[in-house]
Amino acid sequence: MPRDSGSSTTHHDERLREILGHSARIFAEKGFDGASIREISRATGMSLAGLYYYFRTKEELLCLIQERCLATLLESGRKIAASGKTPREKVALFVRNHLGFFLHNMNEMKVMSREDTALTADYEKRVLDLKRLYLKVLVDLVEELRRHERAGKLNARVAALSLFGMMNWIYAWYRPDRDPSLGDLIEQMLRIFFFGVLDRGAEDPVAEDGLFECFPADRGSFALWPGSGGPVQ
Amino acid sequence: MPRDSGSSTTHHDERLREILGHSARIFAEKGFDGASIREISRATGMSLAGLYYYFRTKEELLCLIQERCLATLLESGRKIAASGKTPREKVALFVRNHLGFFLHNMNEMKVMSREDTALTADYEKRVLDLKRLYLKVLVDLVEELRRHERAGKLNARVAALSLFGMMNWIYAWYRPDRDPSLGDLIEQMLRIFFFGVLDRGAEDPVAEDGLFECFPADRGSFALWPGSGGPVQ
DNA sequence: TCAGGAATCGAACGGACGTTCCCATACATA
DNA sequence: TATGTATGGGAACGTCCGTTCGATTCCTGA
Repeated sequence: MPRDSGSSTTHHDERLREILGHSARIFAEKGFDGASIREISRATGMSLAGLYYYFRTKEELLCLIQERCLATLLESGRKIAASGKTPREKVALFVRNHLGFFLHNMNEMKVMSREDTALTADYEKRVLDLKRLYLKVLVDLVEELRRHERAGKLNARVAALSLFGMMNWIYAWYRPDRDPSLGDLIEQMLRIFFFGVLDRGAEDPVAEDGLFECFPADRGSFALWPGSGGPVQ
Repeated sequence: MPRDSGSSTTHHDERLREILGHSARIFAEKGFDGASIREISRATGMSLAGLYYYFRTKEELLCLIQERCLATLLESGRKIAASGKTPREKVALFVRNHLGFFLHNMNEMKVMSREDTALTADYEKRVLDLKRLYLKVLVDLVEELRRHERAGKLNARVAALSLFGMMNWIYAWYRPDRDPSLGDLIEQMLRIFFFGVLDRGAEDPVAEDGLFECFPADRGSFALWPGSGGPVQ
């Protein structure tokens, strides 16, 4: 059979996606080191040896989860940066995209936020490079914003990383039943980042528009992401 | 010998503090599950069995590290809340205190930020209660700020947790050799939280004063903390 | 000087872990 | 129907882990 022929690759890819989804959930619950392959085996209904047909080591499994998240985020972030909008709108879109993705892929993003030292050597480098590129997109956007709006002395790196801190910390506290809806949460964080908590509402909030639709009524896919809200593609 | 008599207790406490310091560093490097008691044994120069004279289980060791941090932070946070200052000043002091403590006890605070699910049962409850109390101090301060400054519609819980996110994320990126000094970093985060990145410098920054001195020239103790900048007391 | 608790140690136990070996099946193609 | 590749499993290997046991040394108070 020709390598990479249609149906076989599809089956393989789909199975791998299942495995990555279960793994992300278990890594999120117990941490990378605390989770065991045997647990993933139980969750997926596959044998230990069967799992190892889809990845070489536990570390590669973690790397795959992180890489797929970051690739998706990087691609959508770059699309936003390349759009013809104002800097303020672009930063707002970046935040909406990152947070929307985060909250729809909480397990994977929790793993990404927490397990930042679990990878070594080549795996570490691959993920780190993607992280650096993704960070650079936001830093450049903030720098652009600073020039465009003549905002005061502002270290774009510190501002961007503070914003990432706000957003990536969410996994540690967000509970849908007691906290504001996903959309409200995003807009509140945007407001804090742009105007601070002492804002008295003098400025207009940053308008949302339809181009990068955030949360369609059917709670389906986010316009910038492939797939349909399941585990990361 | 009478229990708890002076020199013996001192020796015991000091030894425990050493162990906690090494443990925090190793937990911060490898994560709680990734670190082994044998590694702590190597770092401290003590035998495995010798270590277990100072704690009952590895989990208790983690609990001790976290409890001591939180107890110190909670106490200083409450002192700030009870001071007669304006809400804005109190929030600024809280941030300076938290960040200053964080950056002077990076290992312990990294462990606290990351290992939020490693504890179970009683240990979990003890730490969680302290965390809730500490969070409540900041939420109340933000709520007070909102009333006092008539800031717009603001969810104090979301604002407080966004602020914690900014601050607690630092361990993931701060490198003293490339990033702003500790003092500058704190003031930038304060500015973002109060006025946002679009601030054009119209408002005065929140004045620092000497009562809760942050970073004395000798880099010695932080006024609100006991001890002298070593591992958490 | 000596009793007795405080502090520490070497060695081991039982278990869980990541990974691998070798074999069985499914299935598309010739 | 034959056959090779993709896909999966049972059982084990060697290692490292947290923890404990029994014994020893240290040190202080009487």
